[in-house]
Amino acid sequence: MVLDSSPKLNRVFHALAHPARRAILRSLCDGERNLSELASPLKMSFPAASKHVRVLERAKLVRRRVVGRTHLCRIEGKPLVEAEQWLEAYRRHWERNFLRLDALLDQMKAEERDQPRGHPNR
Amino acid sequence: MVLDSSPKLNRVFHALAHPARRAILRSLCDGERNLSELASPLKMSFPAASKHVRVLERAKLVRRRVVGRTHLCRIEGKPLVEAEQWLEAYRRHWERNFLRLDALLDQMKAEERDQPRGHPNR
DNA sequence: TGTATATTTAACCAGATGGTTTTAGACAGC
DNA sequence: GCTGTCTAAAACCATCTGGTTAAATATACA
Repeated sequence: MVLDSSPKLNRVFHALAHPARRAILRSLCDGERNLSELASPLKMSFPAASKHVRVLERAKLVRRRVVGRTHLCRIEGKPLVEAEQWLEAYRRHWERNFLRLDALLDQMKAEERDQPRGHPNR
Repeated sequence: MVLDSSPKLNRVFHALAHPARRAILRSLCDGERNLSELASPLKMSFPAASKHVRVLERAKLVRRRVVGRTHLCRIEGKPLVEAEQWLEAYRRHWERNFLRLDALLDQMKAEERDQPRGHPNR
């Protein structure tokens, strides 16, 4: 199981937790965009949008390339894939243990049926 | 593409962004736990841990069942699966468009080779 | 050189977050 | 009924978040 206290995961999930940042990623799915292009559909001031891009950069979800006076951003897939894999591993672990729990419950019920009064704790 | 402004996603990703909350989910992977059991390994006060559980509840990642004076929590898989599917859809969209972009670049290079000076804008 | 454009930085603000300690409430068991 | 245990609620605090406006910086262009 992946280390839970990973600052990388903190930053990635935090970055994904804001709709404006997800919208920015959505734009970047269609290719490189500069900050103005990213900010214009966002119903907030330019500096606010710029801050959101920074959050995405800190999470390594976006990489910036300065060309003259424009800052071109592109999506960086790796952390997205890592987050997905973390979630998948998590779900698998959880499902596996819930299957085990179901099996245990079945077994306990069977034992209860065969030899009653054997009171199980937990 | 899933609606980006979904408050559900906001809550789920925000819940996943804190290591203590991921640790709580990790504990719950092994089955039901009460609040004391969840709080004890967390190196913080009980009320702090209790607040984290509430955040997980608001994100529907955890469901609580009150039995006498103990509150039993269990993991709720659906939002986790939904977040995973959102990430997967996202990645697919992004990969698909980057493939398109690659193809477009190849095409542009070919045209540039065949009829030079046809300067394409974006 | 002067002007317009793209972006950052600074200063500020309200509200959320994450933690604490203390107090209170509900229930189990003697 | 008393006592101990599990949990919630309140009050408080520092810091972070997400937004604003205004000023500064850097670059393109005429």
